[in-house]
Amino acid sequence: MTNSDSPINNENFLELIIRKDLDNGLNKNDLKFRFPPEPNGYLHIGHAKSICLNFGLGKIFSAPVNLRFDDTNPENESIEYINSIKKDIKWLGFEWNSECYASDYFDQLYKWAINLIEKDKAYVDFQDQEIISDQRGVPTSPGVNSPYRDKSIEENLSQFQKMKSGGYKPGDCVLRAKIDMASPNMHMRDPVLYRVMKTAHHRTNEKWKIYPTYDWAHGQSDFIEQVSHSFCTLEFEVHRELYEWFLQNIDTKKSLIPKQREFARLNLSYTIMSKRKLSELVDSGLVKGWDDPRMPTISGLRRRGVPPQAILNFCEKVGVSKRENIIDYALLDFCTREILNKISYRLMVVFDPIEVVITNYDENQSETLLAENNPEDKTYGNRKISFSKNILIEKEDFKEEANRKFFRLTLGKEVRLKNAYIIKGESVEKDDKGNIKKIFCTYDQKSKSGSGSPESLRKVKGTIHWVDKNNCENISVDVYDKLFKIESPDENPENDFKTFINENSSNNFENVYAESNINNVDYDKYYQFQRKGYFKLDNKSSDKKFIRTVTLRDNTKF
RNA sequence: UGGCUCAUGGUGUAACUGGUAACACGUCUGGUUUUGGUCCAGAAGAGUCUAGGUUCGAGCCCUAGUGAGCCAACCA
Repeated sequence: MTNSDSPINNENFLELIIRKDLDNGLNKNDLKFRFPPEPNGYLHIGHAKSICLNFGLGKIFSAPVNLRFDDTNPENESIEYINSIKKDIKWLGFEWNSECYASDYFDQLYKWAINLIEKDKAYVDFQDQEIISDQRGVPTSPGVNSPYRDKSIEENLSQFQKMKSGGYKPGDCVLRAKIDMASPNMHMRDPVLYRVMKTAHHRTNEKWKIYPTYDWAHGQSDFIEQVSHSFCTLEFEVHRELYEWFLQNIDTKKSLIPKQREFARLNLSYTIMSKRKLSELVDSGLVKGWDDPRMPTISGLRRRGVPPQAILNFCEKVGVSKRENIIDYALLDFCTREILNKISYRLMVVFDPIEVVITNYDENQSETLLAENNPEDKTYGNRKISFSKNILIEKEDFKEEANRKFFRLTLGKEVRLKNAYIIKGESVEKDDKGNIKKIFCTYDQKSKSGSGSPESLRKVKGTIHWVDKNNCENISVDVYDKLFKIESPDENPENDFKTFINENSSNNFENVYAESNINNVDYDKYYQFQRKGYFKLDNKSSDKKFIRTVTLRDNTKF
């Protein structure tokens, strides 16, 4: 099926599988996908890959995509996670077809389990967990059968009913499928279908005393929803045989049988992607919550100021394959900058100020200048900024003398003040220790930005940002660095990933001064502090606190 | 009695029914620029894990190695 005339169609291998199924007779209207998170943590950028993949497929093939919560283990799950997951998916811009819960299928699952017992394909095992584990053997040698494997169907039926009604304590017994204790695939060695758990479920409350395992619930949930393609990560590849065994052995009418296929999960350099480990960071207080700006969570990235489109583009560029991978964090930064450059409002902010006195500027004078809000998009309009005799610039933008590669302010040389005038360094005032306290400059009155005068058009070696000392605001900025010091903190299981945490990953700057337009900033807008980077107001803070999303690309060489 | 999967520049993906390796990030030049940003132009960097085989021709097919990942929760 080729309905595109473009010679190149770089479809990923999953799209190819779907195309092939379509060619082999699968009805296009039967296509359906799903995104199946377990509500036991917040979504991270790795989930975003899966979300983009599944919802993206939905868009490509105009097929529905369900959001299904895999809520089979009430001990780890909560409504807080459900809400955060829904919020994150919406924020990314996707809409699910129906909101489903594995727990909605508990009754059906129970009936199918009874079926299995009736067909002598499941039994209640009363052994300890350790014994069951020992009997399962190791991959290289077969396991042995449980002594409870060959009970009568009637006995199993009544025991299973007793399990359901709460007649047994957790750990007393489990329901197991009767498959093959000698299978080279460990998952086929009589896997557990149900365990006794007397924990209240966030949706079914006290109704169930037994809960299905992932394997027993997942494929059947796909089937109930009539999902055509069930895409999951590589570690579930060995579960596929079981997935298919269940689907063949439950009583189903001639409906569509879902197909499980696997792709490689996303790994990002300098961070971790395991929900368990992220959870550990949160619980131990090493980060301040799931939405800490250093976290690779969707909520962390959102708070940090990464726009949703950047995440979408990132997932697109990352691609889908079956290879182990570690994506360079620089790719995410690139995608972030690419979007932010187009949509952010520019402001001038000085992070480490030093005063410049314009000696030939009238003491009592001040004026209003015009600055572009976004040079990439004129519709963003202009803003007014004030200028006077005393201004603040970055300390690092001045050197008494410097080589030719230093495109900033030096003594005797000219530099342009962004959106204002061309100034020339004349002298400095130092304290007893030789530290520069003030810089004295002269300005060229005719060089006003945008005036079109010959003087304003003069080429100077550099442009620096500044704020009017007499009309600026003190703000607070949080600057975050990578959370880990090494590229793959959890690559070696011998080492605790926490030992690689970058303890200097969070820095606050208080001596920061911004042009007075900072008073008009918005919580849902993105900003660029010129020459400094992209910044976003912290949604968690009521006062004017900014978070640096990412720096600008920097080619400085001196 | 082990099974399954993967292997292409530094990184990530392409290369459709075999035709002589492409795109993106990163790196490095140069140009433009009132952000050392953006933008534009260009360069370096792999001969496709190894060895055989099939073929006129192999990254792609076959065989055998090698390396890596996953599987032995009543987690997902």
